[in-house]
Amino acid sequence: MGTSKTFYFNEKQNELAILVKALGHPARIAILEYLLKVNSCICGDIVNQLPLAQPTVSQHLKELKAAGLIKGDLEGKTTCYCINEKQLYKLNNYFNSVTKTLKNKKLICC
Amino acid sequence: MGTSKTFYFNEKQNELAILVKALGHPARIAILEYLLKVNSCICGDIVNQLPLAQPTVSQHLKELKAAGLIKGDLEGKTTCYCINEKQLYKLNNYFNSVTKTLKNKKLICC
DNA sequence: CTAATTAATCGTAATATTGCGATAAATATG
DNA sequence: CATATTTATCGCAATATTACGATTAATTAG
Repeated sequence: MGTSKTFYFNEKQNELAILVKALGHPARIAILEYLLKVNSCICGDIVNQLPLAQPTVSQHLKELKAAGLIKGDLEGKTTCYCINEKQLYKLNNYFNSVTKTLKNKKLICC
Repeated sequence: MGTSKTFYFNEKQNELAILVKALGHPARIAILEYLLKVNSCICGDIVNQLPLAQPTVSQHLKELKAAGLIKGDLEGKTTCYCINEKQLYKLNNYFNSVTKTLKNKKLICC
């Protein structure tokens, strides 16, 4: 196996899982935070910010892009990366609704 | 390989990645949502809510527990599960701060 | 005690992920 | 055009994940 049985879960759960999974690695969190720290797109210079080899960083960027968390466009010699705000708001909305539900329902046991 | 180079990233990034990764699977999101839907601990009855075999569900529960997202205590014949609110607030706080940063910084390009 | 119920663990197969060296592709510079 | 620069891709090895049948462990019911 090794393959998730996505067909058994609903669309929202699968979509969210893809989004969440894409951030489930310290390198990809570090990339997100770097893009967040700098006030613009980054054209090049991402590899040097991470303690990983260039092909590895490239792969992490690809995964973030596949999940829609970042955008990346070829810009001459370099590639221009930036955050895709929409997806991050989607994540934020989800956890907002989760915690809202938690606040409304006082747990009975535990 | 297959092992993340966690020692290269900071503590917060690693902790967050563990938390996020634990939710990066539709089955574990489904478990979270089920626990959220029911207004109490669930003693038993989680396996029947999921389209997966019992050992598989048990394994997912173990992972959620390891990440601290849920609590589980043996309660006689069954195991009693519930959400660990603290960790979900932690996740929520993170994405709140991310989107807050996004709002403050208007991206220049893209 | 015996049988039934429930959940955890073991073992294993299939697949995915992580990481990187080597290489390729694309553009910029001299 | 030749060379340098930058990023993507290929190919591979090591490890992790996912899933489940079989089994075990623990408790409950009869």
